[in-house]
Amino acid sequence: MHSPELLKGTLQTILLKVLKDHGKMYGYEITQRVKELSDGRILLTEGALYPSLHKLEADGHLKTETVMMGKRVRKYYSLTTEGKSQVKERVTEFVEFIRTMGNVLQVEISRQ
Amino acid sequence: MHSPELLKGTLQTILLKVLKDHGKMYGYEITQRVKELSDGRILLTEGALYPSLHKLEADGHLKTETVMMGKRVRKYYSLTTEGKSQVKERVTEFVEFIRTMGNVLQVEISRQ
DNA sequence: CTTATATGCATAATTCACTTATGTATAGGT
DNA sequence: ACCTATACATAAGTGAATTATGCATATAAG
Repeated sequence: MHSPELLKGTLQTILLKVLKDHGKMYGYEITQRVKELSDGRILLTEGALYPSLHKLEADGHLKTETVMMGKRVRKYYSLTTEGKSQVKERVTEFVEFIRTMGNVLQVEISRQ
Repeated sequence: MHSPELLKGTLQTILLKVLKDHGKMYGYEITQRVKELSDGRILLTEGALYPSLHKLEADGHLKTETVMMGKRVRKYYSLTTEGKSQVKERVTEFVEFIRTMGNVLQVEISRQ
């Protein structure tokens, strides 16, 4: 598990990008997908996830669709047009930040 | 300038690594060095810097030496033995975090 | 049959690293 | 005189997270 400190500020970027890559998803499904993609290193907690999804929706980046699965409620989230352009911005910003950090910390960063 | 959100959680790592690479330094000098290394993209504010240095000192990672430069006070910071091992841990942790984020965001990260 | 685990959403209280603002003081340029 | 740079420090406020709690269905285990 990664130090939660480092994760701060990256949650919205993760949510937007995962929704871009995997389309319509519901909250719990996102936590499982992120867990999988991160090899169990990033475990999203509900207390962080749901308020963050709500905020992205309130900001117009996401839209929702509530579906009844038998007696269970599922709330699907997907990107709005505005949200799609946000994904690019956020990911670009993150990559640039990492490059800067690479220079400051004098470390080589590459995929394993 | 990078979004300050992303910087959260990386400040102590930056301070420790810069002190490792450049030896004994004082607060203001660190801000200038980081500004330089980041091409002006990371501007440490005093309100973040000093409390963070104090905390690293309280935690035993840094030791200090106060020097009078004429009538001006300068407080030099350097790594303790314990601090040196911390640097490695923190930098390794950061690099691993970046790798994980690369997988989750599906982006290629490399030095430009 | 009741207990634990997984699925699924949500919000309130709290924490904590930061930002913003302020304070003190010396030095040098215009 | 005034502005900028140098140099430290702390207090108030913000905001995104953690932690804790609540509600509810489904399923497997013992």
